[in-house]
Parts: sequence; C-alpha cells; structure tokens
Amino acid sequence: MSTETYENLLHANNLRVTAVRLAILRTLESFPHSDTDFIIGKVRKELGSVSTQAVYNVLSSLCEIKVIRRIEPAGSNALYELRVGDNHHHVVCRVCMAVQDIDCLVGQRPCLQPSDTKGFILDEAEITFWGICPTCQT
Amino acid sequence: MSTETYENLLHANNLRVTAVRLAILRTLESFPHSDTDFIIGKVRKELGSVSTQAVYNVLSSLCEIKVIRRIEPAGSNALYELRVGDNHHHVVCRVCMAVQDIDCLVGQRPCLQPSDTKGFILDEAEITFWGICPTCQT
DNA sequence: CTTTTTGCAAATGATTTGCATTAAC
DNA sequence: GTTAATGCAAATCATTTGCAAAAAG
Repeated sequence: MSTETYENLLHANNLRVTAVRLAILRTLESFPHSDTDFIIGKVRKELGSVSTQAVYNVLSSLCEIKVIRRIEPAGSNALYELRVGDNHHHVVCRVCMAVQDIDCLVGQRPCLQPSDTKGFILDEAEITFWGICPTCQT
Repeated sequence: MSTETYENLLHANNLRVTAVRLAILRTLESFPHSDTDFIIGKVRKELGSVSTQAVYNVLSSLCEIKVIRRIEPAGSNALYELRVGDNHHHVVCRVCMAVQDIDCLVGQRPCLQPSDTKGFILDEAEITFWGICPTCQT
C-alpha cells in the first residue's frame, strides 16, 4: 500500500497524518503479527526517538478505525496486523508462540454459524488454531 | 462433580489435595468464566484468608493438568472454566465483556480443518464469537 | 491559531518470583 | 520426615493516565 493511500485512509477517519502513524502502518505492512516492542524498535530505527506512548496511542486509534487489528494469543503479548484482505485466522505455536496466518477454512461460511447465539448479535468469528510449528517439532 | 471425584483427579495427576484446590474447583463448577478476583473472593469467603499467590499457583497447576482452561478474551482479564463436557466455544459481548458458552457449530468437525496448516501439527481450534449481548442491545 | 499528537513522568494492575513456613502424604 | 503448597513481600512489565510542549491543518 502506498504512503498516499495511508494518508487518505487517515484523513477519511479524521486522523492527522503523522510520521509515527505512517511508520507504524509501514511496519505492520512488512511485519504482520508484530508486538509493541518490535514496533517501537522499528519506528525508532526509522524516525529516531519516539515515545512509547505515541506508539500506544497510534495503535489504539488505528484499531478504533479498524485499519489494524489487535490479536491476543493467550500467553503472549498483544500483536498487531493490518486489516487488509481481511479473511484469515491464526495458528499459534504452543512452544515458541510463533503466529502464522491461516487463509480460510474448508467448508467456509456456514461453519461459522453457531447453532444457538444465546441472543447475541454476532459480528465476528475469531479462530485460533493451536499446535506445534515446524521448527519446534524437532 | 463430587469432592471425591476432584480428589481422585488431583491424585491421578500427582497433585496434593488441598482446601484451596477444592474450593477453586467448586467455584469454577458453579461459576464458569470466573476471573481471578472473583475466584479469590469466593475462596476467601469459604476458607478465610488465602493468599493471592496460592490461588495463582492453583490455577496454573490445574491448567497444566488440563482440568481447567484459561481463556483470554481480548480486552478483559483471564477467565477460567472447568474442562468438563469439553465441546464448546465462546461468545463475548463487545460492550460488557460478558461471556457465554456456544455449544457447537452448524456443520461441525470438517469446518475446523484449515485448508493449509503451514506445517503446524494442530491440536485445538479455539473459536471466539464477538457481538453484543441481549442486555447491551437496548 | 485551534485541535490533535507527542513527550515525559508517574501510576496502575495483573501476574511472577524468591524464600521461609506450613501442611500433605 | 520429605516434598509439595501456602503465605508474605517485593519485583516485573505491559499498558494507562495526566499534563505540558510541539506539530498538523
């Protein structure tokens, strides 16, 4: 995604275009499933000193406008990813906590319809597969 | 589940039978999806003073032997539940974070087979449905 | 120049760690 | 009597809060 596209995206959501925001978007484009520490590192490498709060603020507002997503695999820190081509789920390694995308499910759509929604109005089904990654299998 | 059953369960896993362990198991039997604070409250009401560490220790060892499960819906604290009749998933309310069990899926099993496992050996598919609970809909 | 972001510093809060004491077996 | 659990106190660490200074529009 071009920088210009990101600028439009921000404007469209009444967010000002700042260096920190662009740097974070670019980082997540190159490295999906990044945690806060990693993002802070990348942003500082690119921009020099940036406060951790600036990063937390940006991540939070980008989540609010749904340009990025926060995922929280049990047992590890929060991870962030762009909400592009938004049709995937995650596999998490029980040993090293590595995260990979899983494109879609065999038998798709209808499977994600629960038999009883308990009166909830549902808007999202989030699936996490747990297992052992290739590296940790040895 | 009877207290005796819990004692057997603990023995079978080389864990000693203690008052704190039994109190926590009973609490989770009556109140699934309890968070740590709630559990500590219940245990103290039943046993008098109990350290928070004792509770954390118990929760952690019961998770290890897979008698209970820890779930972490993004945005709220860790919740615990017994691993009985173990065939359900969760709905979480985006507003009040209420958690409910969802029994099973229309179209079950085959749906939880990802098309590409990325080389992971999978052992569990964890599904969280997000939405608005009946109370928060008004 | 007005409002939003950032920077800085301090606070919060769930969870963990280490060690002495106590209870299970 | 040994070993495993608990109690107590202090530490950790991701994240949040509050306010002043700087940058965006």
